[in-house]
Amino acid sequence: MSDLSPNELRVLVAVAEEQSFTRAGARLGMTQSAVSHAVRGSERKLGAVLFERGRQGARATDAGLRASTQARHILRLLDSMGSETRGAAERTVTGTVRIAAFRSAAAGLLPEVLDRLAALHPGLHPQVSIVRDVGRGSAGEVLDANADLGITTVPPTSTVPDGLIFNRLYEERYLLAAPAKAADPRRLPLLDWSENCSSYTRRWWTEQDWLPERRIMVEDDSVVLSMVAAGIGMAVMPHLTLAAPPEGVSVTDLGSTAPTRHLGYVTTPALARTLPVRALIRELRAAHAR
Amino acid sequence: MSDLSPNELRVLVAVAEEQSFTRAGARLGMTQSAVSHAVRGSERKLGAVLFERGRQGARATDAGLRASTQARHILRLLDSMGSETRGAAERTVTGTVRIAAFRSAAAGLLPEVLDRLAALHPGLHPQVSIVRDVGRGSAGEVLDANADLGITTVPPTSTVPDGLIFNRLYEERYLLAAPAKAADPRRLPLLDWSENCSSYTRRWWTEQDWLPERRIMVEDDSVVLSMVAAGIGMAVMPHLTLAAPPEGVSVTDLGSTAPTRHLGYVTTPALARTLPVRALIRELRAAHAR
DNA sequence: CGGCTTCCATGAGCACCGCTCATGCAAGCG
DNA sequence: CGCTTGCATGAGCGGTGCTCATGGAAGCCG
Repeated sequence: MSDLSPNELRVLVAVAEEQSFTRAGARLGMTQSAVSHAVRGSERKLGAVLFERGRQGARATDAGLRASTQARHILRLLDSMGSETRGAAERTVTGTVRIAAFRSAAAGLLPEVLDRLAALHPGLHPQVSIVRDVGRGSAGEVLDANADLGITTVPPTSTVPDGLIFNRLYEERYLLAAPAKAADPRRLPLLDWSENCSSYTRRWWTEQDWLPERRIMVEDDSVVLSMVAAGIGMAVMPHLTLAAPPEGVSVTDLGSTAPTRHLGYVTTPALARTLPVRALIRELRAAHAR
Repeated sequence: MSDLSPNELRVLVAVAEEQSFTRAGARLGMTQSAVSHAVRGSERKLGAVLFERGRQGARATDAGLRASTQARHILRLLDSMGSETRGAAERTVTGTVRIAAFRSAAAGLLPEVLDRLAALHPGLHPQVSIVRDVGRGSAGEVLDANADLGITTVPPTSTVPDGLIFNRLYEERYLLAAPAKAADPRRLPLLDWSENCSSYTRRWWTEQDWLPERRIMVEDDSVVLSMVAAGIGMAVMPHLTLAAPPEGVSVTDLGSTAPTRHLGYVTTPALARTLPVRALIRELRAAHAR
């Protein structure tokens, strides 16, 4: 009987996040003493020191970090059990599903998906968080148990972190976005943004017989778009970003050799079996089919 | 407090598999009565009937089937927590960590750190990007999510951008770099470079009884170094830049009043809780201790 | 240096939870 | 009908996990 009770899990998470026994206790509505006892008990059960106690509170050790992340995962599953089982009985999908997505997916893809989802499952409450699609991206959110499903562009396949499952949704083309008024958009500077994963478009550029004269780095893809609308330059952007181009932006297909990227989702095996996540995945796939 | 205890989860799994309260109890080493109580409690907590009781035992309902599946997942995670956390120390950290550093840190400090990191965590892939330590510097890279951790010199403390955490690594002395052949290096022009944060050395200069006759601004600290080697001038440079001085450069300590700068790192609170970043920070600290 | 504050640790005491035990009840079966 | 085989239920009890009170270590500050 060496596994931790839900309360102990909650304590671990709270302490890891608050970096203090006292604050964690306050947050959970229990005394500092109870937290201390609980942590001590958890450490004994797990056989590792989970927090370094010091003058300024408690910092998670590596073991503590792992444990608290795992604890978040477990608590999430425990939390979903109620709606999950009730849903099975009543044939409804209820509860919460937390989605992490990068900005353009959230703007271009999710509204439709969430509309359908809301229509089909009134009791399901999706939560969307925006994550920059760089670094660990949305997969990191899923790994840390901050999200149930992440929308992501295809990572180098070697990089799919263990413990996650990844599936492709569809392939997405890049298009040319230029000011509608521009006579020869190719003479305009190219607007690029940091999130634009180089490998997708860079390779394509090397095969082109024209190159932009200037390149302007911009913070964000939405800024790129409004700059295009203002006539400042042109850009090669994924279809999703251009789903609803603003006034004054003309979008041109780049032909069959256009650069593409793959869109997909990540989640955990356990979450992939839950009703809300399954319903969401179904709608993500359906959205593309239409 | 509506989530199930590990014991209740075990009971659900056992009953679902044994299709009998009595046998489930026997398997778990408890009485049939306890099983009955536990199942009843679970059903109340989840708000659904999990088993159909009948003459020939208990059959899981749809809800019960789903609950017991979920329970198996959770128990598996709980079970793995022990080994997972115990092994945290020896376990290899995997993933990617993106480091932004200014040139001399990348050249003088990182090789050693990355060597150690590679030895300890073969599955961890560090990526280094060189950033000029002016303007927002490496903190900007972290802010823009282009890097997970930035090596930086101490900013004016008021300037730590919110959302970032900054920590000092160590204090670094400035040294005098002069051509080895120079009879009196103090007569040579002072080579300065734009990245050289004025405040560190300017104050020191005001306290000196000698002043350089001329001052030459150079693009970059590496250029400064090769110009010193060529006998063009002398320079006051941080220790890191002079870690491996080229032929013909003699390095002199400036004594206890030497100007210093503080080296540190910036990252975000969320990233600071991830294992790759923590492993990196640990090695950064260890590198100095040696 | 000594009081003060701010952390966490620890022991005693108590309440409640979850177990067992004993028993009840329903349904099939000779 | 008893008898068997299943689950349900209430009483009672022990251990777990909480609070309360207190202790100890470590910075901080005049």
